[in-house]
Amino acid sequence: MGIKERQGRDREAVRRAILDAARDLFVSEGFQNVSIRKIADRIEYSPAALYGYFPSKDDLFFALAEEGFRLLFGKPSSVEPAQALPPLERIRTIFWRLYQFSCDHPQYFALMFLDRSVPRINREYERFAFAREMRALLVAQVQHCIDEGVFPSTVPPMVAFRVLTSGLLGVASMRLSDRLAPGENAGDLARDVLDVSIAGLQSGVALRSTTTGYSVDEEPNVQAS
Amino acid sequence: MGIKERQGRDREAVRRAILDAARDLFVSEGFQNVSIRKIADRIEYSPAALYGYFPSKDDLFFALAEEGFRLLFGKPSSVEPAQALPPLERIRTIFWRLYQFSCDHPQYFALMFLDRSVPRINREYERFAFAREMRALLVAQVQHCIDEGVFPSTVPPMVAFRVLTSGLLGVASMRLSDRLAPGENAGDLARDVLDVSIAGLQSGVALRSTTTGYSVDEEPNVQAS
DNA sequence: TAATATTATGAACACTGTTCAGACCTGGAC
DNA sequence: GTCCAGGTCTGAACAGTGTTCATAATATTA
Repeated sequence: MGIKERQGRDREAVRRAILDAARDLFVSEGFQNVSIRKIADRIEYSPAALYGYFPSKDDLFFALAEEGFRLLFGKPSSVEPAQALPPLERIRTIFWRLYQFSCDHPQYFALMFLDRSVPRINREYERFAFAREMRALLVAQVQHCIDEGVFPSTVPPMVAFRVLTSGLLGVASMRLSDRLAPGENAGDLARDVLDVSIAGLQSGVALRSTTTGYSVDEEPNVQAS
Repeated sequence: MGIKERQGRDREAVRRAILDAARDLFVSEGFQNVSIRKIADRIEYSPAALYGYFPSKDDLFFALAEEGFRLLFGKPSSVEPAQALPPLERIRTIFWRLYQFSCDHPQYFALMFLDRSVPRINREYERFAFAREMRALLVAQVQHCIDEGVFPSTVPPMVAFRVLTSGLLGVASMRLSDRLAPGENAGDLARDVLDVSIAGLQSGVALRSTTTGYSVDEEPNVQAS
């Protein structure tokens, strides 16, 4: 009685084919230039067929964003290899990977962190399992730095995470939207932003952000532990 | 023989009407939802008429971005009022205005600094007189901080400018794309990013960015003066 | 008044995301 | 084998998009 199973597999195969075609187009031509018709053409289905698998284009790209998070934090994880390093080098490496990711997979990066044109990603960002996991992972690394005395204990890990992320996000955004002058090296700038942020966090400057409301499921916030 | 002049004025008036209608729609409904037809409807012209004034939608939004820079740096300038403050407070205020602008005029901000979907803005960003002027203005303020000894003289002003901008751009981007968890205060975060960046720059951490290629017309770069 | 620029228009083209009635095929029941 | 139900796929259509172009209307010049 494996018929239902086979049907299920068939369905999943088509779903994957759609996602693969969408990814190819989206990586090579950019998010804006992927149309349902182009995807359908590529897998030799009619455009309407896709709506049997994804309720809308929005949901298709939501699924693609999930794939992006898998790419960044799946196995082989882009965090794991850093586990052997000392705490500070570890977070430097991990956050640097974030910038690298924006270079290696600009379309994915934009979809996951920058783009404002996929409503569902914005709306349900918090329900994004991978986004939450990623945050928990990085916040835990910052916490480790605090435990080891590399960062002052007055720094809420969530805030440090946000500060580090903001800077790199800004650099990546400028690079991807060509807002840097010719001759400016985005990579060098990213490193500087990272180093300056780390130095700033270590300096013990007073922070305004409270951690109230920051609920990172697996990583309950210990303010000024 | 003021006919040519009147014709020119008439033309300019229609051009303005188009830009005004575009701005209204774009501020209230967002960049993506402004169509040539909606603009044309609003000024009671046919859609095709707009092409006598702007070669393409791209150019229309390019003009709108220019308007955004005027809004941010025109008179009354968002920089001027800070001239009385001590150097550090001055740059804190000026850069804070940048974040404020992203709250007060999110659509303009996105168009000017974030969006990747108006090719001409990306392509010609360097030819953007206002973008260059803004950069020169802010870089000059950083230079002043260096001259006054608030920042180490090893900090190239252009790099400090980029570091400060990156962080705030990142926060604004996260806020505008709803990437912050409920309960996180973007304003507090922006202040923290600013303070951390400033503290980091003051700490004398080694920077990687060279200033080669940074040509800010009115503000020639003095590396490690 | 007649010729000439300038400007605005309607219609069309080639796209876009999405919906829906109908065709098609498969699986299970009799 | 026959019949029906379920799911899947399709073609056609709808309403929208940016853009182009021949044509019409208007205003300026001669």
